[in-house]
Amino acid sequence: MRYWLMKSEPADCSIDDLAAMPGQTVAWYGVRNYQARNFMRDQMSLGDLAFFYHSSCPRPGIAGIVCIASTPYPDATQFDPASPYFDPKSSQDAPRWINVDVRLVEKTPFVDLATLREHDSLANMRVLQKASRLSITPVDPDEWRTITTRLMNPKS
DNA sequence: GCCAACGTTGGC
DNA sequence: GCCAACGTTGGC
Repeated sequence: MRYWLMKSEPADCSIDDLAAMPGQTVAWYGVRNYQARNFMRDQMSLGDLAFFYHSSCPRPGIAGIVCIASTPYPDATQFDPASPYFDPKSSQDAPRWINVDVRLVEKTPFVDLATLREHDSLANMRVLQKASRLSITPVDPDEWRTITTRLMNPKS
């Protein structure tokens, strides 16, 4: 059981968009980075939990918690010439890109980037590093605990 | 819109 | 296999 942080542009798919999906589940398509792909392919397990992070938007931050709801399978968009994620070098026989399904667990109190930065114990988080572009990153269990118990608790 | 970081591409 | 050029990400 591992913890993750997964970035999504809310203009593309926000936490509310996810909540409105059938089964509150969505395929995490469009990953075109080998490191992020390998996390999905090699290290994610069914039931792993992930922070759903809004990136490239006026207020970046963690908007909710999702769980990994499928094993990896080929990303359909790589075969679709009409998709921005089309990859002409990929083939049905040897798909280059895969995705997992992700299901909403809960929409949480929003934890913005500035708040994450205020906590020394989170300083090593990948998403806080300068120009961190990786769209899927592992989250340390201690970091997970700090965020869920201290930053998402409305009473704290 | 700027710009730093960094992954990818392609010529050699 | 090196490395310069290029493209993309993403916070500000």
